[in-house]
Amino acid sequence: MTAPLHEARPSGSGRALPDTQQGMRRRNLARVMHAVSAEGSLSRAAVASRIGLTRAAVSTLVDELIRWGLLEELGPERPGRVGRPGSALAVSGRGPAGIGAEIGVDHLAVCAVDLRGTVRARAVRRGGNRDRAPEAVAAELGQLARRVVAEAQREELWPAGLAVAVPGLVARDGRTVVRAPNLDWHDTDIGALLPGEWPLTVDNEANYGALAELWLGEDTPHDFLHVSAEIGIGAAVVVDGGLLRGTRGFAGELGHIPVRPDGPPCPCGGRGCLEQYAGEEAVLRAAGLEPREDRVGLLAGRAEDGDERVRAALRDAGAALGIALTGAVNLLDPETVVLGGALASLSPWLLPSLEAELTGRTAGPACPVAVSRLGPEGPLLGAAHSVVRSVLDDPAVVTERS
Amino acid sequence: MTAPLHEARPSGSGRALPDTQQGMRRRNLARVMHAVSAEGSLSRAAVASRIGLTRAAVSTLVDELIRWGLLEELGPERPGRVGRPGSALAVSGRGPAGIGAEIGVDHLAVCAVDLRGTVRARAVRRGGNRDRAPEAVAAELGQLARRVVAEAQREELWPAGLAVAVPGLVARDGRTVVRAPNLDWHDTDIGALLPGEWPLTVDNEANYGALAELWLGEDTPHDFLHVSAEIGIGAAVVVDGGLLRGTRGFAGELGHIPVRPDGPPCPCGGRGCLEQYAGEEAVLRAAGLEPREDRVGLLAGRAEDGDERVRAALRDAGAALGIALTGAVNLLDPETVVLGGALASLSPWLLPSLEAELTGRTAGPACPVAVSRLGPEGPLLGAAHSVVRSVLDDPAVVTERS
DNA sequence: ACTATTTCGTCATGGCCGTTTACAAATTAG
DNA sequence: CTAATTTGTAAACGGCCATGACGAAATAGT
Repeated sequence: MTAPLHEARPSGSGRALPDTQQGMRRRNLARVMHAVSAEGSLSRAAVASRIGLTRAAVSTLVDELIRWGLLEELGPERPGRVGRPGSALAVSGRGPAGIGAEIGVDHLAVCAVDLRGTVRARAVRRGGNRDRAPEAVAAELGQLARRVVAEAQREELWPAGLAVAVPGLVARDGRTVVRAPNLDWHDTDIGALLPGEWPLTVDNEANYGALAELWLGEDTPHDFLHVSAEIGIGAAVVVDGGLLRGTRGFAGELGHIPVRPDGPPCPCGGRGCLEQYAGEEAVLRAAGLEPREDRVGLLAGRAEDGDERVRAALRDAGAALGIALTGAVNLLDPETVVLGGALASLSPWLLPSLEAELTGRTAGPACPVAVSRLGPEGPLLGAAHSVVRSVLDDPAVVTERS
Repeated sequence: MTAPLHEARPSGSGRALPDTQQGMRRRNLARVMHAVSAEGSLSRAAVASRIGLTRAAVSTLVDELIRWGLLEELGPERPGRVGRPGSALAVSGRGPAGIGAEIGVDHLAVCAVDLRGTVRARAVRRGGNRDRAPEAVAAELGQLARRVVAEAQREELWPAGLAVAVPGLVARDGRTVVRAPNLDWHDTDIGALLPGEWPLTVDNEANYGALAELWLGEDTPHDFLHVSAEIGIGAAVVVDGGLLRGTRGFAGELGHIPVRPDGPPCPCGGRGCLEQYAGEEAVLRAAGLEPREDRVGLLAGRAEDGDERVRAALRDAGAALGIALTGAVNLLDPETVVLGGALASLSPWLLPSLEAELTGRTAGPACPVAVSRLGPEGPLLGAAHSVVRSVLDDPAVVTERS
């Protein structure tokens, strides 16, 4: 007989429901929603066997979810097997929607995603936000959000919450931007500046990017490290299907891992941080290029054209990334490392040196490195889906909100 | 209104009970045990208000736990407040016990801990295990364990499980020692060689040390990094009160974080790994000492005596540790770093340079570094307590086992 | 000393919820 | 066309926690 190992014990996505009969009911409602959502379409009997309840119990749960408008009956399944065919259930395409928003350095974006995961409305505004006052940015984002919500409402959707991705460190309260160097924001309670009509969450864009990868990626494992870069280098650590946030919410600060302890000084106070080698500024400088609008596109274009100086800069950046990731992989033992954001676009020139360092420094098989296929949409989609997940995680909330 | 952030979602310490009335009951039994265990002594009413159930419900739960011999009634509390005094409940000092064992490089140890957390029996055998066959070591450990169990049984305790700490990497199956360099074991199914009478778990000594710190330390937070060293340097990552294990169970390999990417080659394949600067062998070499029996005591003694070469070696090791920990802290944002095992004994000479690196490389307040007060007993106690916790986590198991 | 108040533990009742059992409906296999 | 299989529902059942009431045991106030 083998006893279980003690494991990390997260507190449940969403809040922890009390262990009373009502809480049990709510959790089982959630399990039904998750089961149907994961398969797209499922009969009551299939749900029952999947979540370990009886068909009778699932029937009453499904009845309730249909009454709330969260599930719909699609009609009888085409039978391939013996026996009476089941009646297909699917998550409703109307009702609650997740509103995702992104504050980027060069743009604002908002989208609405229904419970099925389909994007139903979106709006984008190009234009730099560097050094703009948070109030102005928030006001503009609020306008965009209201426009998207109005569009969604025309399709019988109502906003279940607003999730905002920002390029910076967010406190664990989910409202305060502690530091966003690229926007020059410090300790900004962005939550107070945004529309208050809907439940609000603010989080780091790297975290939302990782969640998008987790939920939308095809073969994304439950444990991985998601690395992205806009100007700084951020990472998100996903453990057992959930984000590792750290005590203050600052986990994943890959950019300031020491790569060469005696290297050039970094604004953070350290020396030889990863950002000094693989940060956007450092790479542009090494490549002999001036910062301008589309910096990533510029780098990719020049590298594509065979500019040897640019390629060398990216090669060096990849090597530095590889060294930092070796440390991270040793510490976390993730199933894969995923490169997202700008790193995904530049991966053809980063990967060789990155992987060389990583495999060269690892005994046994090295941790595989994958490139995100979600592209720059990741954080926005992750934000919107995080709201959708919160509804799937506790469907009963729709009875409390209108 | 603020919505919750998405968080790491561990699957519950112990197994996840199904969401049915029986599962609910079992979870509530566990919550009662944990409440009483945490306070030492508690009335039914106090338990009720603490875990959010009614007094009536708690009464029936307590009745059952008393019937099983897991709780006992201590009699009326001395009243300080108005109202009828409650009847004090305490965890039973008889019944199930956790058997912890440790395979060290230079010793074997076994102990029995009752549900209250008191060590009730122990046995130690000194003598090196380097390069001994796993079969011989396991046989000897089995004898020791049987002796301890016999002694415990004389005090009306019965073994609820055996947890074994080993100085090496353990696979997630909780039985196989993948690599234990100090013992020269490779892919050894130690579970098959140990007594099979009790539920068995095998884990890394660093992990058990961290759990001991978590459960027995006084102000230990829920999120911390526990660093220990015997010959290699291991760390355990505790997130939200649970261990982060990694995909293969290899998380926490601090020893092979690159400190100086162009440094001396390491057997792992890398260059400049932490172990090359702060590993026991490296430190002894830098200190100009020969490896012998009590290596840590030797170092501490010489440093105490003012041997400048030894002090310099420890200073350099501390600095290397500081660099590696800077990376780890940036990645994980723990509440504290705890130095355990040999590092605790050597901390007076390691800490200054370690903290200098750590604070010097951190913007804002640096992560505090604490020293474990559990000493070399940590892993053994952690192992035994892990079995105790498994009973507290699901008290109903006692009805299944005799 | 006596009463009012507070708190504790228990009991009876009730409601909620998943299970069990049974059955009709709808399909395939032979 | 019958037997076997599977689905969904309904009714009875049992487990579990909440509610409300009550006696017991302490304090506070007069």
